Order: sequence, then structure tokens, then C-alpha cells
Amino acid sequence: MSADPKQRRAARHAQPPARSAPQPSRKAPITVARITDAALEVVATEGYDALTMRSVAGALGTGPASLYAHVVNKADLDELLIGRLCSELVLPEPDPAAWREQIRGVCTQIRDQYLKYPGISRAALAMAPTDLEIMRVSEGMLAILLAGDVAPQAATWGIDALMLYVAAYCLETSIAHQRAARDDVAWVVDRDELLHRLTALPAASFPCTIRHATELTAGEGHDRFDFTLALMVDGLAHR
Amino acid sequence: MSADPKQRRAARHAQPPARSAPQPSRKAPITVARITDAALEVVATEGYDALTMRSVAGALGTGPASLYAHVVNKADLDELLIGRLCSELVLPEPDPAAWREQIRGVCTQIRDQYLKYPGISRAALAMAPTDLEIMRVSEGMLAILLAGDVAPQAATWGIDALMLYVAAYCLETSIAHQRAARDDVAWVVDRDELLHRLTALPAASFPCTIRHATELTAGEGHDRFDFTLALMVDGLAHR
DNA sequence: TCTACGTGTGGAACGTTGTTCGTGTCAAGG
DNA sequence: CCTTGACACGAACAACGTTCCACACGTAGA
Repeated sequence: MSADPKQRRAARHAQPPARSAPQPSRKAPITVARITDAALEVVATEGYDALTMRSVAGALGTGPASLYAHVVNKADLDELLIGRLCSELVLPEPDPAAWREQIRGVCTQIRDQYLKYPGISRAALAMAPTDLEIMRVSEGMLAILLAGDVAPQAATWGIDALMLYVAAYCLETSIAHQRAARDDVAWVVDRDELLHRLTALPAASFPCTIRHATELTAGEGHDRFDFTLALMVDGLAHR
Repeated sequence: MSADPKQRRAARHAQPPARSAPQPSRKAPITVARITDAALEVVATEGYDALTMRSVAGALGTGPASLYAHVVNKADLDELLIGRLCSELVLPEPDPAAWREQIRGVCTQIRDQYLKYPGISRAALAMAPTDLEIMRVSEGMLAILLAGDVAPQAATWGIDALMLYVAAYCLETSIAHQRAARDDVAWVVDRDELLHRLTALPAASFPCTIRHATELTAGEGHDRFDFTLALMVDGLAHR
């Protein structure tokens, strides 16, 4: 194996890494897979803010310097994590009769993966969509939309918009969740409190907000998400 | 004025700060406004990553500790910046005949403000929409949509989706811009290079991506943005 | 078999970040 | 005049990403 980790990253991007001998050497050496697993564990239990070089190194029982033999940066680690997440998505065989449900299904999978690892969508937003696993997901979604007879240009731009929205939505709800978990109990969840705040606004400046405070605070679970997804998907159907 | 900066933030949120004596004390004291100005200057010239307590303090000719008498956190500073940005948006008087153009106009203003301060949309995404200036914008957009006869529930959720998308879009393009500015010249802008990469993918795994590589790399300027905005706004009109 | 080497490991350290402590300074009130 | 309170800021602390360098160890060559 090469000594320069940048060359290793390049080697990772060359899709089939040939078939190197798995080399099950004894005594648990540090590998990229183990680093990725430990990092995802950290994010799942403590959130993305707690994802530090030191925290993953600690989970592996070593120091932070040991990671840099396998990973270029923290940005590289982020790329690995998103790649792993994307690799676990199941892309359906395109069915022209059910293309809307299929895309919604893929987006819901992405949403659930993001929310399973709170805050990781921030890494997804700050990353160049160069990764092969991400392109695999894009390819799958593109195939579904094309099977649904969506125009190619609308399909590509629509996929871009969908992925951006899903990531932003998950980032927002992740932040709201962990804020609610930190500041005592149920801070955002308490709809009555939020509704009271809205109606307490100055009536002269916020007439619409006050009149429709119930709609502003409405939505259980992922109603908002489902609405926006349907909005965009149905829009793609009509052009 | 109170000594505890948290009380000051609370005082800022109480909308009309009464009419305290302006107290034009001599010798340029540090104020929240001056901090906000200096911070926006830093972001505009060096990007959001360079926005440090030390950098704004340096721009003000002092040390970082001086800021904490006027600002609770860096998160509080972010909130101030977004509030300032929102306060500079002009909200049109709702015109039922032109509501689509009006929302697109507001979203375009938000976009241009975000892009004027590269990377600041990250702060917008990571913030609770509690701020009064943000609510002023929401109120304005809600008034426009309601004037356009959009159903209240669709209007509120649609505004949420629009603002999330605009922020995510600006974050992505800001990152792409500064990556292009750092890594030599034109790294992302070079469409031929990108197209070449796409067509170099394994044809067996990426048939759709390769076939529609031109559509994937298409779009000058904000074509993608305009497409998605039209997609969502037109969708809101039909429900 | 011994030896030199390359490779992965990890303790220590550097520079930078957000944030706090404590001291100094200056204007207003008694 | 002195006291008092608020403000400014140098210094420091903990934690972060990252790098340097010395050490251990399995393997190839003499």
C-alpha cells in the first residue's frame, strides 16, 4: 500500500480496487472501514458536532495522528461517511407506472439515513458531489425520472433540487431535535408555546402570521417534508 | 445598560427598544452595530470561514474579549448577521395579479444577499427561525402568497421549502465558488472537464448519467435556481 | 540467521478557534 | 473629592485539526 494517504484516496476512487488480498492480519489494524464505522457510531450516539478526529481515534483506542495514515482530512472523513450512507440506499428498478412513489421512496430513505446520524447532512451539503456512491444514487434517481417520461433537463435539475432540499430539511430538523434535547425538555415540540409566541407578536406588523398561526405551527412528523416532496415531484410531472 | 449580555439579547428581541437616550459618547465605543458591520465586511471580503471572533475584533482594533460584552456567542453574532441581511430586503406590497413574480423577486433578493456574503447561508441554515427580522420576511412572503389565493397551509409550508432551498442553493454555490478560487483557476466552471469526467464513468453502471451528461452539466448562471423556483411556485399555484 | 528497510502507529506538539477571568480605565453620581 | 459601576482588553484555558518524529514490527535481502 502506498505511504501517501492522498494516493490512497485516489486509489479508493478507482472503482474496483482490483482484488487485493484481504490480508486478515492479526491484532486488528486500523483500516478505513474501521475508521468509518467508528465515526458513524460517534455521530449516531453523540451527533455530528461530537465528530472529532480525537473522538473517533478514542473510539478506536488510539491517538488522532493514527488516522492520518488512512484519511487525508476531516473533509475526507466526511466524504467517506456520506459515501457509506449512500451505499446503503436501495435503488429500485425503474417502474414507469410508479415513478413518483419510487422517487419519494428514495428521498425518504435519504432522509431517514440523514436523521439516523444527526447533523451529518451538514457534511453532505458542504461536499462536492464528486463521490462515486453519490453518483450512483443520482444515476438511480435519474433512471426513475426518465422512466417516468420526465424531460432530461427537468430530471437532472429536479434531482439536484430534491437532494438539496432533503439535506437542508434534515439539517434543520436535526438541529431542532438536539436543541430540544439539550435545553430541558421539549422546547420546539411544544406547539402551544410556539403558537402563543406567534400570537404575541405585534398585530400591526404581523397580520398574516397571527391570523394563520395554526397553519404555521401545523404538521406532525414529516408532513412538511411529504408536502414539499409531492410539490416538487408533481411539478416535474407536468413539464 | 445591563451588564449581562444575555439580557441585552433579550432586550434586542423586545421589538421597540423603547427610546433610550442615543447617548452619543465620544471616542467610538464598541456597539452591536459596529460589530455587525465589521463582521459583514469580513465575510464579504474573506468569506464566512474567515469570520472569527478574532478577525472581527481585529477589524475593530481590539481583542476578542471585547466583543463578549455586546454579543453572547458566535451563534448570536450569526443571528445578528442574518437579521441584518433580512432587514435589507425590500418586501413589495402584495399584488394578486403578480404574486408569482413577487415571490420569485423576494427569493432572488435573498439569494443575492447570501451570495454577496459567501458562505453566510450556512449560518442561516443552522439557525432557529426565531429572529424578528426573519419573521418579517416570512410575513411578507406569506402576504404575497395569500394574495395569490394560495391555500394557507400550502403557503406556510411552501415558504418554508423555498427558504430552505434558497439557503442550500447559496451554500452550495458559495462553496463551489471559493473552491474554484482556491484550486488554481476555474475548476468547477470548466464544463468540458466535468463533462469529460462524466462520460469517463463505467458505462455499465452509469448509463443514464452518461447519456444525459450534457443536461447534467447544463445551465448558465442561475438557470438551475430559476428552474427550481418556478417549479415550486407553479406547484403552489395549483393546490 | 542476522540485518536493513519500509510501513503503520501514536505521543507530543503547533497554530487556531471560541470563551472566560481578572485587571485596568474612565465617566457619572453623591 | 471619592466611590461606584460599566466597559475594554491582555492573558489564559480547553478543544480543535494537523504535523513531526521516534518507536515497533513484519518482511526481503545478504
